[in-house]
Amino acid sequence: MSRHRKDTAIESVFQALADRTRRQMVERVSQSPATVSELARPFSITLAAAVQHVQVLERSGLVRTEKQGRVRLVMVDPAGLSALRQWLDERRNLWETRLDGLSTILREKPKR
Amino acid sequence: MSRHRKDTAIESVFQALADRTRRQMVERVSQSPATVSELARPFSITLAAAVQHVQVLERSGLVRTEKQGRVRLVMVDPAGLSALRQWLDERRNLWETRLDGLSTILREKPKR
DNA sequence: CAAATAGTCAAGCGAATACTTAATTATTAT
DNA sequence: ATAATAATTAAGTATTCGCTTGACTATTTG
Repeated sequence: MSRHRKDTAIESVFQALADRTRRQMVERVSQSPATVSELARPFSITLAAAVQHVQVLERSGLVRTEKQGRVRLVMVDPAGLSALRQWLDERRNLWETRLDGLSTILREKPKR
Repeated sequence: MSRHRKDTAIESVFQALADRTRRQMVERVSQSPATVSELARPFSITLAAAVQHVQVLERSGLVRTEKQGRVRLVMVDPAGLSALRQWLDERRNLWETRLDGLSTILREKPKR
């Protein structure tokens, strides 16, 4: 698993969630699968815009979709969310252990 | 704490981390505090650009900064990261419990 | 004090985003 | 078969974003 691919993966997750509308779509879909139209309704955006949001979410692995007839069902995909969780876990140790000794570091650091 | 303020807070965290350079800056600073110049060095960007990144990170609560003489020290701030963690935790239950019954839901859903 | 260093601010530029409208396709309902 | 519904695609537009350059303000340092 190359470092670069991983980076772009998590990048797409952050980018997807950086948008308020998409975040709310993820939340909506976390309750139960929804169609693209259903996802569009609460916001004052066109269906076309909603389709584009769903595509962004799908590429990032935050949702899966499945076409059933003329409708596309959108549902959460654990992949994107666990990627986010993993990223967070990997870094948590880092800064948590650091914070314990932070004041100490600050006292030593100013060597300029 | 109003719902809207919370939303914009997490929004700024996602937006901040959506950028590769800023993500790496957070990691660098997780090791130990660093000056703005030190943060700029590994990337081929100007100091001015680095300043802007630090400002974005600071507004999102991912880092704190402290001016010491002509130098500005940048260090991790637990706030932004725990905001992210909290957002994740709040949603995890939702989709995790959902996923157990997901195949069932899919079997029931197609009512069109 | 003069020169070098670290950072900051403002303006501007190109690329990426989030949107729209309009045209098109596929499916379901009458 | 016709009409309505759901989604998709393409193209264009306005805004936001990451970045640069250039001017300016501290602070060290020689």
